[in-house]
Amino acid sequence: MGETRRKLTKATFDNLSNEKKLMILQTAISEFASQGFDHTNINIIAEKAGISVGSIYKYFGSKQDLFLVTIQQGTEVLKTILQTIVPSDQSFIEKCRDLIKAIQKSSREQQQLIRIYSELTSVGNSDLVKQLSYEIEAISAEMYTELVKEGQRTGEIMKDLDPAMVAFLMDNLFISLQFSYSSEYYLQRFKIFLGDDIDDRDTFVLDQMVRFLSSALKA
Amino acid sequence: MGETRRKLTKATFDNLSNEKKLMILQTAISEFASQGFDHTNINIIAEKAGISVGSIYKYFGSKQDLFLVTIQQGTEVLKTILQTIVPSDQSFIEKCRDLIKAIQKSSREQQQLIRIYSELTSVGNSDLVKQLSYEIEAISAEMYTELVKEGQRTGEIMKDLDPAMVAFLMDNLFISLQFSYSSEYYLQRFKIFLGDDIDDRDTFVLDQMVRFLSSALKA
Amino acid sequence: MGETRRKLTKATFDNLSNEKKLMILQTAISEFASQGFDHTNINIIAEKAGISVGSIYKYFGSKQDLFLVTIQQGTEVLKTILQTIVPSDQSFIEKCRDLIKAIQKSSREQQQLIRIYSELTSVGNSDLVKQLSYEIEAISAEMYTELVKEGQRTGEIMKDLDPAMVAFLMDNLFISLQFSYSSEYYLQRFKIFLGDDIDDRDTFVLDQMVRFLSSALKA
Amino acid sequence: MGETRRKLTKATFDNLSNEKKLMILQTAISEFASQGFDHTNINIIAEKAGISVGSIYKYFGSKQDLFLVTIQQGTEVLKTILQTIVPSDQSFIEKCRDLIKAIQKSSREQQQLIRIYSELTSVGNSDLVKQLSYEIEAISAEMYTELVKEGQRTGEIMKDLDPAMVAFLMDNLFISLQFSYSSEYYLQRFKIFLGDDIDDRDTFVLDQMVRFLSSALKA
DNA sequence: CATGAATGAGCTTTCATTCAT
DNA sequence: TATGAATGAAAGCTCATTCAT
Repeated sequence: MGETRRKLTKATFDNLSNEKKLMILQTAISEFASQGFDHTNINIIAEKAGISVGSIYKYFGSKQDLFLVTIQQGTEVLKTILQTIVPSDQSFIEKCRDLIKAIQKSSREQQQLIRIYSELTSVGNSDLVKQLSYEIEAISAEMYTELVKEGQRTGEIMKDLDPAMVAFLMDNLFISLQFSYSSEYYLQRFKIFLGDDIDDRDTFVLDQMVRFLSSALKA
Repeated sequence: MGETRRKLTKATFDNLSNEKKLMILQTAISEFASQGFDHTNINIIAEKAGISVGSIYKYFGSKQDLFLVTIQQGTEVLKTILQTIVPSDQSFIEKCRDLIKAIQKSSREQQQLIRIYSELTSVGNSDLVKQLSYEIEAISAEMYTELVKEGQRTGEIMKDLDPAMVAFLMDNLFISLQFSYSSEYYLQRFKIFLGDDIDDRDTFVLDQMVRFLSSALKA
Repeated sequence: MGETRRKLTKATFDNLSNEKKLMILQTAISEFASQGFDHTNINIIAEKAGISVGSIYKYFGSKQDLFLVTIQQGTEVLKTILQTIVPSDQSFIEKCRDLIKAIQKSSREQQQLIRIYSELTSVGNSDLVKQLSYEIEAISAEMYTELVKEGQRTGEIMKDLDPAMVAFLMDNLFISLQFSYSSEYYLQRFKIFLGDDIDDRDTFVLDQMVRFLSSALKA
Repeated sequence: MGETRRKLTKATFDNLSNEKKLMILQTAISEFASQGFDHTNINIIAEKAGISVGSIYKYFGSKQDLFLVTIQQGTEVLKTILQTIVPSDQSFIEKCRDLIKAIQKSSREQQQLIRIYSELTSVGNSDLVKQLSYEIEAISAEMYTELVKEGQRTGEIMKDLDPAMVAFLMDNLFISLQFSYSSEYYLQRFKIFLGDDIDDRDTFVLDQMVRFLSSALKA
């Protein structure tokens, strides 16, 4: 809240054409997502992005900084989704349905961004990482909690459940789902529980989750 | 059932005194958990465990093998917990309560094992990793699904929910909780949702989760 | 003819100053020749050549690649000698005399290159090694065979000897001589047969070999 | 001659049963021949020979000593062949024919021993190696030189050729042939000169070599 | 500003040899 | 005498980062 944070990109990067900025970030995302943080090679990112290593270090302070910038991209996507769905004037349970649908869609489309997100832990425990993760999680925390409170006001959700706790459990379910759609490991796990044909069972998963949530929370 | 798997430890390791075996595994677990797979240095494990590098390679085929052995340790712990709680003759919701309690307890005690577990994804996609992860997940998948089916038979759980799907959602909640108690990152996230004083709020978390589950599933 | 082969040097090496290129190759040749392939240490080559290990790997793909480049150097020397002598318009036997002289001279001057050549066999049986050795031997095979055929046309050489076989036997004699001048082991063997004072008996060796060949082949 | 030499085998080895001795030497020969000196692993020799590493070091002073013993084995084989053929009462050229035949036969049968022989150079330049190589070469040097002298006495060989030099050239041809039949590299070279179907052209090679030699030396 | 060559610390794995049992 | 577990030095190769051009 109000803390300032070392800028992750240098001025030189901000001045770049959007096209170039995008090219660099896309390449970085793709590499970090497919190789993981440790196995990603800055020299290769430079090469694939069509710029020099020297330039990378003119634009970003370090490999870690570049990585953190790609994470920020992910946050933007997430924020956009939430801001579209949450403030609408549907019922709580309708919003849940839309959120799950959005996760199913975006997880597949933005697989790489989500994979990167799960790389966050391997980057070590710098304050910067903490700060960044704070921002990422704070968005969902706030919005979901607000959503639940509203649901309690409108009588859709039991009043004896703690709104923050419900928000937390909801987010746990959503994040797990997200991973299941984008990480190799979690996909495998998904299949172990539910069988090999999940790809064409989006509707089944959606319905079951909505039913589960609706039953769990209904006043 | 009958799947064979390359042995991860060589005979020379099996012949070691339990004391020595434990020393080596503890050291390895501790290093892998704190540094992650890539940043763990075999030479340092050897040094800290008081043996030579050469010996490590007499005991385990490779760094990855040693890592996988530490994972197996984690599986054993998990299996033990599940096998204690699931077959008991309590009600479904009582079993859930016990499971959550066990997670709260073991997550704190075995923090490192759980951190290692979340390293599994970064080790790449060797068939071995897949095989191993299969075994890890298959235990929970089977037991939870069975638990739900039984709950449906006894009338504790709604019959129109898919047992496998419920098991999956339960496991998602449990795993997320586990991470929250053992990973720096997830602990931070936990606090963002619920505030800084969770450590002394185990009972609150337990109650809320049980209430959430019980409400979600009640027939 | 049109066979392509993986380039052994990277562009970064080709761009180096001749002075630097030479320095690196000389160092490598010297190390490989004196230590053999397996006992040659890339770190030491780098140090002696006054560059970093990293650079070696920017210039050459691997230790083996660097080794093969040094072999190619040897081939060039050989090719140059053959191309100077074989196409001349002397008699067959005069050419033999010149070849032997050239071997006596170059073997002493290029001792290291020849020692490296005899290391070829120990590098294992990669296709690359096979390909490279093919090129090395093919030069002599072709030129000598052609030389013999010409000698048969001009009536200098018996027509009932197979030209390829004669070329092979000649090359055997030449190679053996070459080794005798450059390898410690073969020098010792030379002395066992002919006594310790060979160094000042070049003319004797030359005369005897020419006489042997001329008698063996004369029509 | 009369120099004593550090014994390569310890008394403990000499006391072993012939069966066991043979087993160990065969294994060592096979490994050294297929892997080369540097890539041969003493621990693997022990394992394949069915004894312990500790024992190997009770029998032989070092890896190098064991290697040198295997070389001695090769010398024995060679000595036996020479002693069968040279003292016979055939003509010089008949003996040459028999020698070449013997090389063709033994090279194929004793491939491994001959491959080991060409590993001698990589073992470094200890006095021991020199001494050993001396013994190996001295046998051929003496016998061939004597053979030539006798040929000159009987009038089969030109008197103006130096007997030691002729012996040397003959040995060069024989050794080259030997390599061609047993080393991958030299076999390839052989084929480059003479085409792919050498295996069934033993008679051709034999005839051509005899003709070459007989013509080269005839009085 | 951009470039990309240069750096060198760092890490996994091997294997000849020893020595306690 | 036989064993085989233990040792630890040694080496090929990678890659984040720098800096001269």
